Amino acid sequence: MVSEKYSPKGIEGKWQQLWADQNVFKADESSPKPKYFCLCMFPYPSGNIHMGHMRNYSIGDLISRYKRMRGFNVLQPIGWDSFGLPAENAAIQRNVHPREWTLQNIAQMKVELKSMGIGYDWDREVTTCLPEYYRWEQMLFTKFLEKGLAYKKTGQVNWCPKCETVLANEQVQEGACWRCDSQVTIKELSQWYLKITAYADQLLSGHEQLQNKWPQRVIDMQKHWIGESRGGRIQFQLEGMSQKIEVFTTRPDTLFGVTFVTIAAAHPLAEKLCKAPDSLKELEKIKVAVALRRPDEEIKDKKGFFTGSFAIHPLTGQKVPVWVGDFVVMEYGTGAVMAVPAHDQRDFEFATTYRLPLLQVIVPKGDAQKENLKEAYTGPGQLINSGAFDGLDNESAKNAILKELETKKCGVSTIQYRLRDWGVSRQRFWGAPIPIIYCDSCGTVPVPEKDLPVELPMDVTFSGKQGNPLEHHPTFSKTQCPKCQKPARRETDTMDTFVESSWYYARYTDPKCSTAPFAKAKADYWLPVDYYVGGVEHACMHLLYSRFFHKILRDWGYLSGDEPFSRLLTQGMVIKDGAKMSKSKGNVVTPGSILDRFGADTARLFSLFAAPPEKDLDWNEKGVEGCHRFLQRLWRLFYQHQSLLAEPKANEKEIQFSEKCLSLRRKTHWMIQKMTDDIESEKFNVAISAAMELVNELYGVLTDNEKFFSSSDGKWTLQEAMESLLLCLAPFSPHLSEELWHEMGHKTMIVGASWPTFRPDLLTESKFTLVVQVNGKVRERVELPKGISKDEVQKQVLQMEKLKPFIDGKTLKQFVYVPERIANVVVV
RNA sequence: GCCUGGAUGGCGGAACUGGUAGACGCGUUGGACUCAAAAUCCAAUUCUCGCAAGGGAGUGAGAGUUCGAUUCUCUCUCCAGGCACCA
Repeated sequence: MVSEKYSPKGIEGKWQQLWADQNVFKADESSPKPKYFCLCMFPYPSGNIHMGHMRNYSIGDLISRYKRMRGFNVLQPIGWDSFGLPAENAAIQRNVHPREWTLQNIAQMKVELKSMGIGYDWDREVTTCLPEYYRWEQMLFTKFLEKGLAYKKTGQVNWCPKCETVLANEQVQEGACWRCDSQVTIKELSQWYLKITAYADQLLSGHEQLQNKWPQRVIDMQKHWIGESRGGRIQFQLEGMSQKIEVFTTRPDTLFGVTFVTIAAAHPLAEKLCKAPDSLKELEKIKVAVALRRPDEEIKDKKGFFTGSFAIHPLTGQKVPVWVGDFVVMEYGTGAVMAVPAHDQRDFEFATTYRLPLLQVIVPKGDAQKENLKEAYTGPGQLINSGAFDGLDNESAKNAILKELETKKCGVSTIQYRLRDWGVSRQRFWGAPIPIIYCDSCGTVPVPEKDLPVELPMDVTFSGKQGNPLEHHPTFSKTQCPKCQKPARRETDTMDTFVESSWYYARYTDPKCSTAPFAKAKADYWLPVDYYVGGVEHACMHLLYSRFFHKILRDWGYLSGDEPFSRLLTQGMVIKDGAKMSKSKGNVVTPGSILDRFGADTARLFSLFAAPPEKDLDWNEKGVEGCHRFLQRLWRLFYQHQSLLAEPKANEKEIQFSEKCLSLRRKTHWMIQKMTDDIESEKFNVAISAAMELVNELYGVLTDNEKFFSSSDGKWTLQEAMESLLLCLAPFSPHLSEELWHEMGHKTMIVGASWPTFRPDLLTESKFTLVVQVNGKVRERVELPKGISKDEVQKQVLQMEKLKPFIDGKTLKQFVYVPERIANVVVV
C-alpha cells in the first residue's frame, strides 16, 4: 500500500540499491539495440559536488533514461578529471600527497553522486591521475613527437604568477588565469607545444557537420578563435641587402598604396636593419615595452621608428622606408606588414602620428581622393593608381595582383590562422609527466613505450616554495638515456590537464584496456558521443582540444569518424540572487543540503524546471519547495485513489466513454506528445509543465465524480493517465516513479519500461473554439463543429450580438477565415 | 570597435509554419477545512478606467509589411557572452 506521506529518504536509497544490484546501467556492446552514448563533462574532484554538477548530471541522466526508454543501448559513464593544482595546494596546506587527497575526494563525491540516483555504469569509471590512464597519454605524446606534431620552442609564454605555471592562449581569459583569475604576465620560457595549427583547416571545416547540432555561439566562438584570414605573403627585397622581408596581407589589392613597411621589434631582421642613428636604442626600448605588456593591456598610441633601411616595392620598384612598429605582432603572420595608410586604419594612425606622407589612394570612396582623408577607407571600389590593374574592382584585383606576384616569384596566396600551437608544458607536480629524456649526446629522447608510464613519485615534499617539486626531487630527474645508456636528465614539466580531458571520452569505451588507450572496435561501436552536456566556458578550450585529438586519433588509426561529439548542449550556470555562487559572496547552496531536505527527485526536478537548460538558473528556495509540492501532490493522488488502481483492467472494446473520460484521455495523450516533443527539443522545463497540467486535470476530475471513475470504464482511463504520468516523469524523478510504478502492481522496474506512445486519434475533438475578431481585435469566442464551411461561419459571425457595436453602420471590406482557428471581420 | 545571443506580468518563464499573449511554477489575495495554526484543497491574480456590463492599453523604443506581428523587415536603446593593434 502507498503510504500517506511522500518521504523520499527511504524510497531513494532503496531504488538506488536495486538498480545497482540488478546492474541496470551496465552498458554492453553486444546489445542488438542501437547505441547511444550520453556524456556529461567529467568533474574535477574538489571534494564536493556543487549545483553546477547537479544541474549538469540531471540533464545527462534525463537524456540517458529517456533514450533507454526509447529503446537505445545507452552508455552513460562518469570519471574524474583528477590532475590539477588544487591537489597541490592541499598538499602544501595539509601535508598530504596530492594522490591521497584526490582519491579521498573522489570517494566522497562518489557517495554524493550515487545519492542523486544518476544512472552511471560505474564499471567504466575513469580516473585520469592514475598511471593506468596517463601512461596512454604519455604514449600518445611520444607519438606526437614521432609524427612531428610535438616540438619544443623557447618564446614568450603566458605565465600565471599564482599558479606558478605557463598557460595556453585558450586559458587566458581577459588577461587573467582561467582557474584562479590572477593577472597573467609574459615570460620567456622553453615549452613543449602540440601542433594544433596543423589541424586548423579541419577544425574549421568540421564545423559544417556540427551545424544545428551544436549551439551556434559555440561554433562561432571556435571559428573566431581559429580565425581564418585569406590573403597573401608578399616579399619586399631589402635595398643593398641579400635578404627579403615577407609580409602577410589580406588586401593584396592595395599593394600599389604601400608607402612603407612595418616590422615587429622581435623580427629576426630588426637589428640588422637598424642603420639610423640611435635606432638600436629605440629598438631596445620597444622590445622592452612589448615584453612588459600584459595580455589584456589596452594600447592607445602606436609607437615606432624609422630603421634607416629601405625595401623595394615588388611591382613598382619604388623605395619604401622600413619602420619598426610596436603594433606589429611577431606571433601572427610574418611579423611584418605592408603599410597602406589610405586603406588600413592602423597604418593610417601610425602614418599620422609620425607624419608619414604619401597617402596613396588605390580604392577611391566616391571623390574622396580629392579630400583630405580623416580615416582609412576599407570599403569596396575600383582601383586607381595601380598601373595595369586600374579599373578592376578591388575584390578581383586581389587575385589578379597575387597572380602577378606569383609569376614574378615574389608572392604567394595563403591562408593565415589566428590559432597558435597549444603549449602543454606545466611547471607543476600534479600532472602527467612529459615522457622525455634529455641526453648530452643524443639530445631529446622520448621515453620508449616499454618504460612507460613515467610515474609520479610518492616520496615528495611540498614546501610551498617556488618551483616544481619534481625539480627538487632527489632522483626523479636522474635517469639514463634510453639510446646510449649514459646518465641523462628527465623532463620535470608535466602536461596541461586539458590533455587528459582531450581523449577521456574515448577511454570510456574501453576503460580497462591495458594494451592500448582503447580497443578500436569498442571505440568504433560507441563513438561518437551522441549527446554531450557541459558548460559553455569550454567552447575554446576543452571542446577545441578534444576535436583536435579526435582527428589525430583518427589519423593514427585509433578510431573512426571526424568529430567526437555529435550533439552538444551547453548548460547555463547556477546562480543565486543574480550572482555566481561563491564562498566569498556567501550565497552557496550545496546539493547535499537540498538532497537532505527534499530528496534527489525534487532537486533534479527543480534543476530541470526552473529555467531552460542553456540559460542561467537562479536558485530559488521557494521554487524548490514548489517542485517538492508537485511531487507530494502526485504522490497524494495515488494515495487517495489507490483503490481505483488496484482492480483489474476492463477490456477496451467494451468501454463506452463518457465525454469526461474522453477529455481525460485526450489530456493524457496530449501530455505524452508534449513531453516527447519537448524533451527532443531540449525544452525540459516545458515538458515538466505538461505533467503538472495533467496532475491538475486529475485533481479536478477526481473530486468531481469519483464514482464514475471507479466503474469499469473510468478505471481504465484513470489508470492510463497515472501510468503515463509515471512513465513520462521517470527520467525526471526516477525514484518516485519507480516506487509508485511498483505500487501499481508492476513486477518489473520502470527504468526498463518503454516510453509511452500517444494516439493522435485521441487528440482530435469534434468541436473547436473559433476566435472572432473585428479589425484584428478579439471580440468573441464561440464553439463550432469541425468541418464547418467558410460561408456558414461568416453567416453566424455576422449575426453575433457582441459584434454589433463594432460593425453596425460600417461596410464589410473583407472576411478572413483561418479554418478552425480564427475569423476576422474587416470593416471600414 | 567587431562577432554572437537576449529584452514578454511582482518574479522564473510559456506561446505550433504570422492567428486567443501570459501555459506551468513562485509570490500575493480571498475562500473551504480547523478551537487555532501548519499542511491541504478551491478560486482570483498583465496594467488601467468602470458599481457593473463592458471599454482602453500592452511582449525594450520607433517605423514598415499584413485582415492580423512577441513571431517577418529596417533603425535605435539597453543587457550578457566571446574576440580585440591578427595586418
